[in-house]
Formats: sequence, C-alpha cells, structure tokens
Amino acid sequence: MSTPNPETPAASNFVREIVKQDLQTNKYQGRVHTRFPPEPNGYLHIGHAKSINLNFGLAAEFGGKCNLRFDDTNPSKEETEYVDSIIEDVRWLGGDWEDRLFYASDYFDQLYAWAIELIKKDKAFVCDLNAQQIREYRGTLTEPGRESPYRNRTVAENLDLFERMRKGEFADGARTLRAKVDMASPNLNMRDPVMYRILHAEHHRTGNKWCIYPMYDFAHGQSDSIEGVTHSICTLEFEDHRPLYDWYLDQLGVYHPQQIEFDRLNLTYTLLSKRKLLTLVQEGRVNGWDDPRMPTITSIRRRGYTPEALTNFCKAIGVSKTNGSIELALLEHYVREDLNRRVPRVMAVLRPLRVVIENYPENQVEEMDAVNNPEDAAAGTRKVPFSRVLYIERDDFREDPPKQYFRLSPGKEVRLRYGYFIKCASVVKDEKTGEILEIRCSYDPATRGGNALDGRKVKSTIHWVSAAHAIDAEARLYENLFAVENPNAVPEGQEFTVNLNPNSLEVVTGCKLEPSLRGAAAGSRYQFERLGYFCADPDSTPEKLVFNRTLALRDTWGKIEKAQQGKA
RNA sequence: UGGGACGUCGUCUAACGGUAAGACUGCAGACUCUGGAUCUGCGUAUCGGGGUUCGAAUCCCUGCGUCCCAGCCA
Repeated sequence: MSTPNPETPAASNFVREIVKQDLQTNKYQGRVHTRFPPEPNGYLHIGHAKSINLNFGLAAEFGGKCNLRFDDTNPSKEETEYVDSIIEDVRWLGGDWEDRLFYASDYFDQLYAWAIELIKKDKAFVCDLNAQQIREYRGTLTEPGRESPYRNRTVAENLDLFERMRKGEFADGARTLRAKVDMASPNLNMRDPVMYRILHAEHHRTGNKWCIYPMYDFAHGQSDSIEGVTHSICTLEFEDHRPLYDWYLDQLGVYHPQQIEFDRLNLTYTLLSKRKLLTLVQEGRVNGWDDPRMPTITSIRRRGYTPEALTNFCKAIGVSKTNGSIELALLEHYVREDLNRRVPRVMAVLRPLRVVIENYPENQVEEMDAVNNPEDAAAGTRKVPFSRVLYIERDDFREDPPKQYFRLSPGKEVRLRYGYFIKCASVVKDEKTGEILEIRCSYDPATRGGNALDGRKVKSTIHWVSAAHAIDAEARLYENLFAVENPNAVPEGQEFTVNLNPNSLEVVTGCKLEPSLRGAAAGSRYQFERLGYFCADPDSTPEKLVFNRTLALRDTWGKIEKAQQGKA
C-alpha cells in the first residue's frame, strides 16, 4: 500500500486476528494469500479502496501475496474499458499484484471440467425450466421449494445435454446446469443453484469460444482454490453464499480457502452503488465517471485526493461486521491532514476586488519572499511580485463589517501576506448599481514583508495577487453531490436523484493567480492560502488554467458568520 | 412470519471475565504573518429484561431493533 502516516497505528480488526491465528496454528503452512476480485462492469469507488487496502494490506503486513483477479463471468455487462481503469486505480492506490493479474475467465476450461465431474457424481443436472419457472419452483423465504421435474435425469443424459449446451444447440435461457443440493434448505442459495447459463455473448477476453458461462458461485471459490488463496475476503451480503462456496469445494475435493465477510463502506452524503453511479453518468447528472464530485477512485484522484490520505482513512475506519455509515468529515480530515504537510502554498484570488495603493510608486515592483510550506522547511521560499494595483478576495472587504469581522473595511488596517500593512481609505462604486468597483488604500512602507517594526498588531492577514502579474484561471468549487446524509433514503415513489445537491458544482471564472503557477501541470496540488486545497485539472490549457477545489480549509469565520446569520 | 448477520459516545473503532479507551465531529480557550496548522480543556456510550460470577460490554436465557437473502447479476 502507499506509505501510511507513520503516526497512524495499524488498527487491529477481526480479519487480521483470524489471519494471525491461522499463522500461529500453521493452518496454511505459514502462507497468507488474498485477492481483490472486482467485476469489470464499472469504475472502482472509495468502497473498493477499503477492500483493496484490506486485502493488499494484509498480504504486505504478513509477508504474503495478493492477486488482482477480474471476476468476469458475465460477458453481457463487462468491458475492457473497466478493466483498464481498475488496473490503473488499484495501482494508484498502491496495490502490488506483481505478476499475478488473473481473470476468472482464465479458468473457464477447468470450471467446465469440474462441472462435468459434478454431473458424473450425480451432483448436477441440466434443467429445462425457464427463469420464471425456476423462480416459482424455488419457493419463498418461508416456504420450501419444489424439485425440478428434470432433476432425475440420468448422468448420461445430463452429460449429453450439457455438452450440447456448450456447443450452442440451445437458445439463451433455454436450459441451465444446476447443482443438486437441497430444495428445502432455508438458505435460498442452496436450493439447487444455477451453475451455468446459456449466453450467446462475446466475452471481452474469450471472445466467442463459449456460449455458456459459469455463475459467480460456481466460479469464485474454485478460482480462489486454483490460485491458492488462503483468506477470501468479501462483503457481508455474501455471508449467505458461504455454505455454497464450501459445498462446491467440498464436492470437488479440492484445496479449500476460507471465505470471511466484512462490512462494506458507507459514507454520509455519498452513494456507493455501481448501479446508481452508472445512472448518474448515463443521465448526465455528472460529467462522466471521473467527475470530481463522484466517489470513484478516478474522480477522487482528479479532485486532488492522495492515495496516502485514502490509505490512512481506510486504516482509521477499521474493519468489522457492523453496518454503519462513516461521516464524510472523517475522510476529509485525512485528506486535509495529508495535504497540509505536503502541498506547497500559493496565493490565488477567486473573486477579485481591485485594490489601488495610492501612496505606492506607480511603476514599482518588489519581489517579496514567501514561504512555500510552513509545515516543511525544506520546501523553501519563492518570490512574489508586489505592485501598486492588486487583487484581493471580494470576501475580504466589507464596507459595513459585521461583528467579529477582522478583515478589511473602511478605516481598518490589515496585513497583506508577505507584503505590507494597508489601510482602507475609500471605496469606489458604480454610481448606478452601487457595486464596489475598487477600493483605495494606503500602505505603510515600514511594514515591508509584513513585519511591523513598531510591534503594531493587525487583526487579520489577507492574501493578494499583483494585478499586472496575475494569471487568469477558472476554479471549480464542489459541494457534496447529495444534499442529504443518506442519499439512499428516498421519499415514496421518487428517484434517488431527488437527493442531488443542486449546488454541488460552482464554476468561478476570472480568478487571479500568482505568477509562479504558470504552466502548472495537470494533477499538481497546491494550497491556495486561506481558501483550500486545489488541484490542476486536465482541462487546463496553456491559455487558461483550471483548478479543482479538492477541499476547503477549515473555516472558523464562516462558522461564526453562519451562526450570526442564524441568530439574525 | 424462514435463514444468515449485527447492536459500545453524535459517527467509526477498541477493550477477548478485572478501572469502558482512541479518532472524527461539536463546544471552549491558547498561539499564530493563512480566522490555516498546532496545542490545551470539556462533553456524551455498553439496546431492554433476567440470570451465572467476588466481578459482565464480554458468558447464558429472553425480548427489541437494524441489515442481507426469493437474478439464468456479482
């Protein structure tokens, strides 16, 4: 995994305890072998990061191995596009599968042979019931199912029919191969589950070689077995499948890994369902799978989150079997923690307000020294040009300041970061609209660099950019994609999209950046001082930089102001 | 109403028969050339009821609540 925060202790969890115990009892001859088994039918999201961290993390911690295996048993949903993105994402998160990149489809021949073996053992049969009929025969949660009328075919007949299924003699859905387990089992998965279905579809890897494809249950455990997996870790909803996982392996008499289930990740204000995320993409609610508002790994990367932050987050949330929901704030905490100590600071003005310093010489430019990262002395300093006309944040000036507002207002003095102390003398407004066009200030030459030799204090330090030297940019500011804590809670008869936050994206143009940002490479991360963490977007061009706001800084004033407005 | 699983601060996780701990959030304060960062302090929890035990979050019984399962999806 990516290097975790050294201060973050590797939290224990029940899966880790099982692995430790198995090591102690030498259950697998000292081996630890896990796997991450995504289905290539969508993009990976932050929930998968938890699983990746668990599986690869366990292998790394105990000197074991972790495979990357695509669970590609359903050709109708799976695509190479997804395979490629998944490989990229797992790698970005730090997962190292070495040379062990596998596909369930690698095992189709072996799986087919095993199916024949089960037929010969009279443990499987070809069933002519259609989907609807199978459902009816299955019974319900409270009533047992009935046996298929085709259950007692002879081994020879089954062998023949299965062979003809494989040869393509039958239409999709016409027949299935089913396991003979127990139609009266209280566990629906054991009521003669389908092993193979007929699907005349091109597979992304095996092409048209097959027209029958194994079901997940008949493929997963055996794939684990073939790969020598010791601990097959999956999510809670597969708990009911474990008896079947075990049954197939036992009937086949092959090496038997153990399946362990843990709770999938839930995050507040976030949806982690592939189906619903697909809907958002298809309906154009977001701008694709990598829209920075999405919880996909590719989006998170584009937005500026780091793999290290994700790893620390995954370590912190732990692994259990409790179904709960992690507060988004926790994720954001780990992102800020990581970005704070590694990312260079820079000055940028999102919504510019022109400031003219009346007593500053017309054509003078001074190069001010600015610290790149106060958390990292090795990051050094840079020069920032200062001149008579600057931009400051509109929000940093109030003509009529509310209580506790420390920033610039008429007659008040503030410090320009690394610049000078300035005092607001007057306000220039548009006569018609009343809009503030610019403010006129005076500076104190004795405060160069922001230091007052006389020990004078100001209540506030604000950021600025020299107008003549500024670079134009666009900033994309994000809020939660969903307006409610639990986007899955949908009012009767409505779509989950009603929970979408209409303000999740705000595009701000005309932003002014300090010149050191010129040519910033896509993916490079910065802290725009006092505003937040930003990441250069691939949409950037040499003419116009585009930045995504990864996350805002903690905003104490914003809180105070909100509270004040709440009272008023 | 069948089966499987799970209930510990607001949230997540720990405590493995022996003082209920940590992180996040929240609130208050200190410090600060980012109202950032950092530091300090405060607060709130064992689902209910019975039992076993010197002692129970932990073991037993019982009730309640939540989640998952009736795809030829994974």
